[in-house]
Amino acid sequence: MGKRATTKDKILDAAEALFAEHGFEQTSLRQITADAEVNLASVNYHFGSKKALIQAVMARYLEVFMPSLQQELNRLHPGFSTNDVFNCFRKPLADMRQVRKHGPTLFLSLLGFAYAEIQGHLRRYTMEQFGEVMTLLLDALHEANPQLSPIDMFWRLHFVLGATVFAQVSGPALREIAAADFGEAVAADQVIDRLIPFIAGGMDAPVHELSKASTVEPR
Amino acid sequence: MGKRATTKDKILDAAEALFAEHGFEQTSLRQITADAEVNLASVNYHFGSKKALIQAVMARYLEVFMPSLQQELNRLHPGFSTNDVFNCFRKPLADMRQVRKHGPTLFLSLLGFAYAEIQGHLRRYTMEQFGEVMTLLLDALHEANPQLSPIDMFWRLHFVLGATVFAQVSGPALREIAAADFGEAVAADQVIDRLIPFIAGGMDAPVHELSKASTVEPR
DNA sequence: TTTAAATTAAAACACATGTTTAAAATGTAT
DNA sequence: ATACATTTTAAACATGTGTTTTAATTTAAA
Repeated sequence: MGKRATTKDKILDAAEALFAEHGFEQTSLRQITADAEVNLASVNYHFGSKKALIQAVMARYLEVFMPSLQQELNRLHPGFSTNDVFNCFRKPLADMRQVRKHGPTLFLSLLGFAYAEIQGHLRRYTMEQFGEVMTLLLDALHEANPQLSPIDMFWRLHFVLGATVFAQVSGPALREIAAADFGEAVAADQVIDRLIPFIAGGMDAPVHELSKASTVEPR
Repeated sequence: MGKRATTKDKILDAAEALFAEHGFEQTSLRQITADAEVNLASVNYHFGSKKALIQAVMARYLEVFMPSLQQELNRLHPGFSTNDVFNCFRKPLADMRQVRKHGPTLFLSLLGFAYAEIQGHLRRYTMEQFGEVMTLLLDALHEANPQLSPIDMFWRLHFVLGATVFAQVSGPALREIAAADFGEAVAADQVIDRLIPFIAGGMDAPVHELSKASTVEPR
């Protein structure tokens, strides 16, 4: 089709960069079209609405990431640990670099905002997309941690999501602080290296006595 | 002063409930004044601006919570564990119930939004307020985990914050899902019971080989 | 009661947002 | 070259926001 950088792509590129840095709601169409050097109305012309643009930005990544993660999860060897499960995210995440130069960082930031934003439509959309993989993830984690009840697993998985999402959303700011305080430049990939042991450790932790189910389990 | 429910307090009460449910930016002054059954202009009359109202809402809790947490941290016995450190949050949090009936839940939600919102002024304000206690916390956690380098501690503490904040911000929605899927009503306090072992386990986890310092460590 | 201050009320202001409109420009077949 | 569809452009629209203004009202002091 286009010779070089069609309007639609210019919008997608500018939008994803701004979304990843400031979130979806905080980014206006006027900022996006200004950065993309296109007319304001072209967003509604090509995508229909801002909501649709947001979904289009997400879709570009999800279409690559989701099947890749699914494949990794299916490739797990029997007897795998919690750590092994979370390590399944490494390759799909690294592959994001092929979608875009700073793909891994951008994608995780987008994902963070997508999950954090209160907007129902995005929540529903991403949840639908993630529904399948979520089930796979839950099954794998339950197999690695058979001692955890479903409800415990439910909550811990959301704690994991929280730590992950948060680390990415406030990632740029945190990396700045870390670099200033410790004189150490920290790439986004290295944050993953620090995050995975943390969430695996949390997942493997013993459950609190008082939060155990009604079945009496002394000692 | 007032006989019963002064305008200023009606605004504060309505604002805190809406803020805790929808966040600061997503809540408009018109919603607040409608719920409080006061005139729109009274917010600016009594507080000066929306920013000032937000800070006033936060201050009501922080003034009680902060000294209480500080006291608990100072009361730690030598040889304390990571779990002990995080358990210092229990009493100050429970005390929030004296400020307001659903104080613990409201406060944690507010805190979550305060930390999550990108707005600089709130970030700065809360960080200033939390600066002292943060130092205390860092020192205590470092004493409980001497094997962690400062940079590792820095990141893990932020993962902890992420899991905590996230669990609270999306708390109401998650509790609904949990109740629907597991037929189990989950109070906010019980979420804390599930959260603390998780973050303690993550904090105590071994560090990833690749993220260790430049010292070569094969296998 | 009179007077002055504090508070409430209704309206308008200034600005930013996503969206739509209608005309101009461009591209593309016939 | 002509006719038609596609795309771009500039302007306006409709709505929601925090804030300010000005007058009415209530409260409290003299």
